[in-house]
Amino acid sequence: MKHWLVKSEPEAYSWATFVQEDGTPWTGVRNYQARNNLNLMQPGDLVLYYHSVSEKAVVGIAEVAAPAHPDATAEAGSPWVAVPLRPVQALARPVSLAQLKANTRLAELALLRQSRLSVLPVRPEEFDAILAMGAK
DNA sequence: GCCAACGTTGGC
DNA sequence: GCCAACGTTGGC
Repeated sequence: MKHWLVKSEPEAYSWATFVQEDGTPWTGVRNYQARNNLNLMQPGDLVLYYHSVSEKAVVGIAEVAAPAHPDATAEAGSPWVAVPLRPVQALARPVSLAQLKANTRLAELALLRQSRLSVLPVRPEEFDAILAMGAK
């Protein structure tokens, strides 16, 4: 199983909305590297849900519900894909960007190295470390 | 509000 | 194919 992180501005599409809707197809990605990561997702993979810009914190865990399919919000025939995600659970405590940066075990975290990419891989040990930071 | 990073576009 | 201009993202 692989691990990932997706970003969303809470003002655009928040974790609360995501939970309320019991998941959503992750549409709107228009960057090739991010799209490649979407294509690598497999059902059951776990995905950290990160609130960018206003909050800058990991707030929950989602799960890949189905493999990538063409993004219905893109033009027909375009290369863009969407991946159905569903909520698993909120973190007991959000883990802030500052906390991530302060953890030496997360020095290689893709989010910190490539801050503009919206769909990123997370190593298993990084995933575990972040979950531990978000536990009560 | 500013700016760095970085991707895309278009002129040459 | 190069590179300047420009747009977007996201942290500060």
